[in-house]
Amino acid sequence: MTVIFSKKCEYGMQAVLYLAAQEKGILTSAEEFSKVLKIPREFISKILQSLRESGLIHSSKGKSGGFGLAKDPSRIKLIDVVSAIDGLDIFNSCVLGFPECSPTHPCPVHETWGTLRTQTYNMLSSETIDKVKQKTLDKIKSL
Amino acid sequence: MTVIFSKKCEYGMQAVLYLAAQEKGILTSAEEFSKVLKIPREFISKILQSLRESGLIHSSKGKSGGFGLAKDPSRIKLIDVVSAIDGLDIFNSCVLGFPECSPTHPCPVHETWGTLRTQTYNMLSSETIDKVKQKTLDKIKSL
DNA sequence: CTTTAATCAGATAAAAAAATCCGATTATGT
DNA sequence: ACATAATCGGATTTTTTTATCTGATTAAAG
Repeated sequence: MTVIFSKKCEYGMQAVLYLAAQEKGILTSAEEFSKVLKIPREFISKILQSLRESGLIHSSKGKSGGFGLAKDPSRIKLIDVVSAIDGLDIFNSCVLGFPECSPTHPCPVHETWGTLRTQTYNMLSSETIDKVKQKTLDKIKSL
Repeated sequence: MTVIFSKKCEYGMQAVLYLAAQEKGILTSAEEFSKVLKIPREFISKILQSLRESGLIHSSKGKSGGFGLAKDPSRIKLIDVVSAIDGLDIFNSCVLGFPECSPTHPCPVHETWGTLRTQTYNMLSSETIDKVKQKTLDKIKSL
């Protein structure tokens, strides 16, 4: 199998995008994420907890509790979620799996892959989650 | 954790590149792959077996047996190895993990990711393993 | 012909990732 | 006050991936 991001990370990105598409101020329960995004309830719970620990979202306990963004959606990027969950190693490791792939000891595709990797990083860093709000809403509607 | 290709696939690509860097006609034993590329012996064995089943390499049993490329290195590309081991699903699935991410129901980053994905595919499809032979030799020397 | 060094095939084990369970805590609404 | 509905924290289970073990087969070399 081939993976880009772990399931945790994929679900985490979906959840953060979902929050950005909600009305500001209201809280979303783990149950709602689970139902709408079709993610196992207990699994998304754990992911939301870890996103809270990284400071991307906040939560409140008790009845009518739930989760909300910890900062303005114009200041949250997908790369923040990746960084919080999977880490940024992917942007530093060799696509062929060679250890210590570097400019001085490059693998056969070091340069070309480096370019693609940078573009991917930029893509995840450029678009803030509020910029894609409309697209997120459209996608949610189709689920 | 974040992964692009599975370990199997990474090791498989390394092995095929290694074969392309050897003198034509000679066979390479699983033991040699293991020592030079620092891959567990039994693990690379299994990978080589599966690459043989997919027709990318051939093998001969018995003393002084081993593995060699099944076709000319000018006709083998990295994408062939990816296709044989991990499959090509990655080039068709959503980077955010949404099911059925398509032009009619795109995820928030569908277009930009699509571009990057295509470029990655092209990179793996363009360079044949003989074209990067010198780079492979250099890399092997540094291991 | 026998020893040796290799692949082959299938089962098994270990580690990591994904998912679940359970009981505790917390806050809201009745 | 009490019942309810939510998060929290830790342990556990399941599944997938990675790695290993074992014995059989094959062929070259002495």
